[in-house]
Amino acid sequence: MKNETPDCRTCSVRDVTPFEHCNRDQVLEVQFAKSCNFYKKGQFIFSENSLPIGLFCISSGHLKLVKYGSGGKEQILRIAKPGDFVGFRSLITRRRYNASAIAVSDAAVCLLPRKDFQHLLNTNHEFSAEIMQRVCELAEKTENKLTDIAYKPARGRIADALLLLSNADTELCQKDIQLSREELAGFTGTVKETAIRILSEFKRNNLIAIKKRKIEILDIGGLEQMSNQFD
Amino acid sequence: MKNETPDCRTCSVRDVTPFEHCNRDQVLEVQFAKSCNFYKKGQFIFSENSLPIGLFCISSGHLKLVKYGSGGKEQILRIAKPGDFVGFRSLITRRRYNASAIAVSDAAVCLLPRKDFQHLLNTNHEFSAEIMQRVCELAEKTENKLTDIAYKPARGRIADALLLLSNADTELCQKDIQLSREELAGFTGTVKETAIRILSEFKRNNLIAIKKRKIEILDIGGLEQMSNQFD
DNA sequence: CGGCTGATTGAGCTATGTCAAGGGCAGTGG
DNA sequence: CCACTGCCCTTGACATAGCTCAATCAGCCG
Repeated sequence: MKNETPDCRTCSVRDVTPFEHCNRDQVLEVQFAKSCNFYKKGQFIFSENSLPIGLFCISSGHLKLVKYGSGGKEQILRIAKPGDFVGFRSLITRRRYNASAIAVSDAAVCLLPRKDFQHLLNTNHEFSAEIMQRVCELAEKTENKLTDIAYKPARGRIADALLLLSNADTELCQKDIQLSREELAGFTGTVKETAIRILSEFKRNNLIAIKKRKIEILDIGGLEQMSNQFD
Repeated sequence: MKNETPDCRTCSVRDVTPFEHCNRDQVLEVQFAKSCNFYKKGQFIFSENSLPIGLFCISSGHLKLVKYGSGGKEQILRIAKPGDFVGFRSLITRRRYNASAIAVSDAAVCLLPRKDFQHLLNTNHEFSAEIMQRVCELAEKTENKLTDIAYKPARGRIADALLLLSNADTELCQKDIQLSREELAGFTGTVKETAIRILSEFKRNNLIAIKKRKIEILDIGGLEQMSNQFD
């Protein structure tokens, strides 16, 4: 990956962000208002309970959005991919960050300061409608995940996670987001050991293969069955 | 409760809804576009997977928003109170309802048709900003609840629920929303029997009293301690 | 080679779910 | 007014998924 600071005017992810609704002048404004940072795997982009400073737009790499639950266990709320916006919701609620954002791979992330974001929100209706739409979609996903964690057994949740993480975002992602076993556990609301045991079981049943810690999906249908056998 | 159809112009909950940002003419438009229905406890306002038809504004009573998880268990995502809007998010995402809304007490609910809602959203910036704010706040709450369900033990979640349901909305709610034990379980992501056992335990420890199935909180501090002892 | 980090496996425990049997209260109908 | 019925609530006994703790293993890097 080249460490070139992205330019909004030519940025390849712009088309999949709400910025697609910006006209030439607005893109220019964003380009000059924003700054860009490069994060190594594991670095924090922002932390739960600190004050929001602006909108983060992921140019490359992936972030995990996490909260820490009982016993300091890390709950991964979602994985954000290139083109996703993070950290702006707290600007709208005018509260501190509700979660932390951490790079799960090396990532380039641009920061549009609060005022510029809010200006756009107030003046560009298409943009704000797009933001609204995304917030709503995300809220639905979170509700679905909540219900799964509440009542679906871990086996099904792990199967879901594997399917989601592998095929989800074929457009911009390199296919496999490399999460550690512990992260996979945090993503599915369980603990490392349980996640590992279930993976081993999937391997025994030829649903997946594991090469050098990396998980490869062999039987999508089988995993889907795993996911649904508890409905 | 009188079964009088509410009039937006004089409706007592208007001030706590996003309609507060509507001018006199807009309120009038809403008043003439809307219809009102009265629901008995247990009746559906709308159902998961059906097509959204408009914005529901709760005039009186409470609704539960539920999804059905593995084994048909009912997960209560949240309780909506007078002044809350429900069912509009699916208009924005242009999908089917992600959850069902059911009256937990007798309720009066007004329906503003899709087009009128969208017109307001497009033309009244303050209104749409208020909607955005609420969606974002709700999303945060859902994320918090997700993390709790994932890693906080049932005891803590029940304590949280009791605190939330009792004091939450002192403004407009009569203090106690009467949920059945099964509903309390659905709200906290557990099953009826577990909820009951934990309640009995709380009673033994004088954290709560139970009179005729109704739960009365005796020791707020004690419950808060229950909630936090697992961090 | 030694030390490190993450993955894996085992053994045991516990919280929580399941199944089954009362118990109490409210409403209904005689 | 009382018996009947049905709906919750409650409790007990039991099963088990998933958590904890601890030991070992497999790459990887200096």
